[in-house]
Parts: sequence; C-alpha cells; structure tokens
Amino acid sequence: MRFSKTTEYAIRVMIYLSQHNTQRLSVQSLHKILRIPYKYLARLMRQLAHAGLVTVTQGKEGGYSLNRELNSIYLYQIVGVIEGLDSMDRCILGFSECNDAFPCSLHTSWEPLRSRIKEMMYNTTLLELQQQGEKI
Amino acid sequence: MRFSKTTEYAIRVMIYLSQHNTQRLSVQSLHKILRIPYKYLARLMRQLAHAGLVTVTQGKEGGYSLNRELNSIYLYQIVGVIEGLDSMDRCILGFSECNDAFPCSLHTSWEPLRSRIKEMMYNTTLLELQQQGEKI
DNA sequence: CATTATTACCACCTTTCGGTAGTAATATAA
DNA sequence: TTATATTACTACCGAAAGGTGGTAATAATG
Ligand code: SF4
Ligand code: SF4
Repeated sequence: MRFSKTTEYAIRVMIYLSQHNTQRLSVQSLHKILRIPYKYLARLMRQLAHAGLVTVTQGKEGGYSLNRELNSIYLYQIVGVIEGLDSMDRCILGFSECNDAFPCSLHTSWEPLRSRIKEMMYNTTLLELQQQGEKI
Repeated sequence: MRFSKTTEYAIRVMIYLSQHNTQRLSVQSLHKILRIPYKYLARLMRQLAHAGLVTVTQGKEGGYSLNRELNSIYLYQIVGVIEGLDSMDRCILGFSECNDAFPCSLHTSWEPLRSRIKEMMYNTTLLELQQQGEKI
C-alpha cells in the first residue's frame, strides 16, 4: 500500500523545487540535497521535463526549475507522470472489469477511502505543500 | 498506490474461503475459480497456512480451509502476512526517520488518510466482508 | 497394496523496478 | 576558442516480484 519509490522521488523533487522556486537547480545539487541516486534522478528529471512539469536549461549553468505557477501543479499530475493516472482508479483487488453497481465484498470498505485519497490528490497543489513550510 | 499483486491474491482467496467456510478447498479448485496462477497460488496458500490463517489437510481429499472464526481474522493480518505490517505505517515519501512533531509538507494532507486506511484494516474482519455478499 | 489426488519443497525462469556507466550534445564563461 | 558544467541518450546491470516446472511426501480410496 504505497507509491513506487520513483513516485516518492518525484514528489520530493517537486516539493523541493517549489520551496526554491525561481531558482534553477542542477541534477548534481538536487542529488546531493535529496540524496537520490544521481543518474536515476537525472533520468527522472528528464521525464518530468518531458511531461511539462519542469523547464530545462541545457549546458553550463543549466538545470531545472518549475514550469508553471505553484497553484497550477497538482499532486495527481506528478503521480500521473510516473505511475499513470489510472493507478488511482484502480480496484483494490486488481480487477479491471468492475463497476459500483455490482461491487465485491471489499468495495464498501475501500471505495470511500479511495475516493478521499483521489480527492486529496486532485485538490492539492504545490502551493499548499510549499506553504506547509520547509522540510525534506 | 496499491497493494502488491500477491496481497490482492491473498485477500481474494481469504474472502472466497470465508464465503465457503467449513468447506475444504484444494489449490486446484481455488485456482480454477479465482484464476490465480496454480503454482503461485500453491505457494501462497502455504504461506497463509504457515502464518496460521488457514488450516491444511494433506493427501487426497486434502486442501485448505479457514483456521479461525470469521470475526477473528482481520484484514490487517492478511496484508501483514504478505507485505509486513509496517507497510501500513510507512511514510508516504519513504522516509524512515520521521515523526509527527516535525512533519514534512505532505504529512498534513496524507496522515489523516493513512490513519483512516489503517483504522479500516484493523476493524474489518472476514465476517464483515462475508456478510457483504458473494462475488469474486 | 496400488492408484490417485492432493500438499511440500526446491530450483529456475521472466518481467519490472531501481540503479549504473559512458559518451554525445549544448551552452556558459574564462 | 578552449575548458567546463551541465543535460541527452542509450545500453547495460542487479534485485525483487511474479510465475513455472519437476519431484517427493502424504493420505484417502478402490
Ligand atoms: S467492487 Fe471490489 S473488485 Fe470491484 S472495484 Fe470495488 S473493490 Fe474492486
Ligand atoms: S512528515 Fe512527511 S516524511 Fe515524515 S512521515 Fe509524514 S509524510 Fe512521511
């Protein structure tokens, strides 16, 4: 019952970037600060850039920074880039062909929790997280 | 944001067993009904037996059945056998050295949800699930 | 006792995830 | 223009999760 490690990394990076918004940060520095394996992080940053969540500047003095306003980057988008958005709609028992009309035994217990999680992800932006103050 | 596939299998089997309580079911039949890979399921059943959640009868006509009263088998125990119990206490960002006193940005949003999930797992027994009626 | 349906055990295979290494491209700065 | 600090790309490596196969042990049934 968890995010993939890569998703965790992505969230941490994005929160860090939001706390140092306007700055341009190299993979080197992010790697040192967040202690995420350098090469792996480098690839992750490219993914985030490709998905349009961060801006890249190449060459010396280059690096990454947030691409949009803090209040327009939602948690679900970050998760979506890595795990795909359907990961949050996924049935807890892994069934694909299922509907609320004919639910299994667990559904009653699980569905309310799942929709709360989803709701949170769809309502939380980096702005809220940034305002919670610094740590990571 | 999900259980491991193996955990899903385990929950499905346990729910099925609870809906056919008192019966003794072979891996063969469970495999056919639940469409879980035979050999993988066989190993899983041994794990569940080893953990004391089900009873084994060896030899011809043998198989598995629940080991205890429906209302004494909790969801968290099933998850615990496969993923370990700490999977539910785990920080959403994968940090190990963390406390509520100095939480990170996400904590405020995540902690309430996590504790609800945990609460559900610790309060739901197979009896409740079985009473929800049959399907799987 | 022989046959058969089952679980037990062990070794291996495949896929996915996390991580590493090296080299090319790019842009800044001296 | 050369050295340097960066990202881009690609291929590979290792560990863990998921899945398969073969054979031995066990017990019921004819
Ligand atoms: S009814 Fe059960 S199987 Fe279907 S989506 Fe809900 S939890 Fe999953
Ligand atoms: S404060 Fe943040 S890092 Fe710590 S347990 Fe909570 S979510 Fe995880």
